[in-house]
Amino acid sequence: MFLGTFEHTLDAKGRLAIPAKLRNSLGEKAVLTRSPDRCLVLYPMDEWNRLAQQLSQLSQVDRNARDLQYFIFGGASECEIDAQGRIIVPAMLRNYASIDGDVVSVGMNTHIVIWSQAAWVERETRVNGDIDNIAAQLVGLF
Amino acid sequence: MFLGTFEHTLDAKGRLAIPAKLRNSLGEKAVLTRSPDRCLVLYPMDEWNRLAQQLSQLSQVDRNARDLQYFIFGGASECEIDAQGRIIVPAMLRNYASIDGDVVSVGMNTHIVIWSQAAWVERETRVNGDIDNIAAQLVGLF
DNA sequence: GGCAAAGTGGGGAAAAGTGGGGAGTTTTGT
DNA sequence: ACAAAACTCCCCACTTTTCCCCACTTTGCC
Repeated sequence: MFLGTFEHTLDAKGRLAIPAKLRNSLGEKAVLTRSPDRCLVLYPMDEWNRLAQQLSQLSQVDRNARDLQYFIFGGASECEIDAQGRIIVPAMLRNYASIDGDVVSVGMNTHIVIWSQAAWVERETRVNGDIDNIAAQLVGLF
Repeated sequence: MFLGTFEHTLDAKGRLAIPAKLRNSLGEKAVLTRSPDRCLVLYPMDEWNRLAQQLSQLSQVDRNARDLQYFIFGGASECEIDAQGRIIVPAMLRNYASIDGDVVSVGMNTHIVIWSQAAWVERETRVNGDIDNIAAQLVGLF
């Protein structure tokens, strides 16, 4: 169960410390890959296996399916959490998500999402103006 | 079953004592998150699990659904009740609900709602003059 | 009044976050 | 082919934050 929003930093060596509260639900290994909205996603192994299996089952004939597989599998990196609780973010993924320095990690229950600080702030301001929309959707859940 | 309204304080370390009468129905753990109306909500674990499961089932492709998940999951914090019956309210949530010092906790049957004193008073004065009108709108529900 | 429970406050130990050195390996360029 | 540069990985060290424990005050109840 991943919960909460955390601001921290990626150091000059491309290392990213996973906040302790998110780390607890993560094993020793995890998979980091791209998300369509220009951020990164970190899956624990069991969740990743489920996702990978679903992706593999898509029709190989469908071009969109293949493109999606390239996107997810091709952008993925298996990460080990080191003794300090950090993972290494490959340069290609740092580049994709425009991450350099300040980072925001968000627990999303089943997985972790990683944004560059700048992109996150931009997203926040967009959503905050629309909080009534969120409230309306919440109502629908009950 | 959470009932009643309680005024108390949040100390300088961000700790909030849950009133004993609300604490009884709460286990050792609970989840605190945001509400769209600028206050906080504290769910006991069984109630939270129900909400979290519904939220996770929403389509990941729908942007509104993702915004809602960011709002709820990203704003959530798993709280353990310490030996003094207190929880820690993360700075980000204190900030969101404008809480510093005086607090009002309200039992809402299935969950607990936490307001800053100032926002609560404002709400009270707004609603009190209009309670007949609000009740009238609910006639169809009962 | 006296006792017990609840609410409030603070100090110190432990953990988390951050940064950097250096050995070993791979890549790059001449 | 060889040297230089870049990248990994494994340590260690320092600062900040968090957590746990203890103590005092206040409230409610017998």
